Amino acid sequence: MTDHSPKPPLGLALRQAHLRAAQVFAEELRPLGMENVLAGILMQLTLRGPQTQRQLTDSLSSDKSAMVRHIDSLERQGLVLREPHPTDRRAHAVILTDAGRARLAETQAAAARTEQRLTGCFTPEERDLLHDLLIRFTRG
Amino acid sequence: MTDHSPKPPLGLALRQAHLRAAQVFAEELRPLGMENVLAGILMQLTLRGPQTQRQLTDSLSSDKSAMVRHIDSLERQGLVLREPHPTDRRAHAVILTDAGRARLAETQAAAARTEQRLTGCFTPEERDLLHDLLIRFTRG
DNA sequence: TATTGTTATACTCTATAACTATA
DNA sequence: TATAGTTATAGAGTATAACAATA
Repeated sequence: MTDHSPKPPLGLALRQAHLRAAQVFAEELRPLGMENVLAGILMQLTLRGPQTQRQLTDSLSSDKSAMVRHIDSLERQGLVLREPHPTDRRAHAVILTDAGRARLAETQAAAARTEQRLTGCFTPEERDLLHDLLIRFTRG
Repeated sequence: MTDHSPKPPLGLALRQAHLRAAQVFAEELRPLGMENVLAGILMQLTLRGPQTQRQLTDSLSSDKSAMVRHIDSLERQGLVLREPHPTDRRAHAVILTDAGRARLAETQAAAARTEQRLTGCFTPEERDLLHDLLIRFTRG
């Protein structure tokens, strides 16, 4: 006999988990005067080195018009620079400044505290399992 | 020795998984002329029976001003009704109409197709495991 | 022709605050 | 005093389209 019991909607669980993660991260960033999206951009720049706005848009699942404003904001704060791209004159290479690297260190500490608060009730294995399931889920 | 390898940010994985789930659900709902949030409200009303707007706001992690507009929209479509609450004259009991129940059947079919598309690469055990981890994650 | 970055527009969501009628 | 629903507003995100420079 087939299972006809109503399964809880996975989408709602994902929405609520993501909301909670974003809330906790925002709390940890608030003392730094930092925002979630901008922190995400700084972390991507460190993980992957200088990126075009297009690459940032893709890796963060953001939007190219939004990215213009985000990079504007980071540039006004002196955390990144738009440099000419070495091979593509249409594109900008977004790079971290020294101030950006300093801010990033604090940001990474905030991210670490966030992960600890969020997965404090998990074993390391469970934490990795959740991550792997999410990756497979996203790839489809 | 401690593991100092840079762990991928769980928040980003959650964001992308949620975005994908919402996209697939929106695709399945589009032929019905239905939207994700409104579908979520109909499903909550079936799962839990008549609800106040406050209860819907809480269970869907939404916002009370947004909920006013959502219920307005569902009411204009004839899918729900605001009835007087039996014991609290401040509150509305939001109930499904017959048209709402009909629409809900299609919506649930769309939700089932969504889950299948999203977790098609998972065993049922993995699917339940992901859900349980997300619930524990959200509760903290 | 297609793409990168930019700008602009419209629409939605969020956050906030007031307001009413109740509790 | 506090809460449920409503309304209004400002800020941010999203979606769309256009445009210039370049590929």
